[in-house]
Amino acid sequence: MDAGSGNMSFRKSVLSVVRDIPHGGTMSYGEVARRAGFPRAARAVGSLMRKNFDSMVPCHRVIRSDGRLGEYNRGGEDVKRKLLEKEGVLFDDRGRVCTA
DNA sequence: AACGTGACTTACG
DNA sequence: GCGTAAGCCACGT
Repeated sequence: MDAGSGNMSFRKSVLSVVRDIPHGGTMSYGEVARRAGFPRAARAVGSLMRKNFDSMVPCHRVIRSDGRLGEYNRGGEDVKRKLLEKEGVLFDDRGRVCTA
């Protein structure tokens, strides 16, 4: 897998993982980092997403580990939530992604 | 090469 | 459940 991060740079590996998140699915920054081969780089993943403006990368599907959405450089949490709802992602009463 | 920064995470009170 | 603190990491200066 290209996400094996063996020789893959952090950036490429992470983008690849995020790009592979299925429609209607979500993944926490930590999960993305782990899957990319950098289990402790959740924070760096966020920094990378912040700089990434590639529409091929569904960064709106990357959320916080506690179920909150986190930020979004294309309109903030509101837009982010809207996009996810549109993709069929379920939310609980507190506006967090339903993980159950 | 050192420092500051930030779309994070976990632990503690 | 919430606020604060500390840990962790890659990146631009």
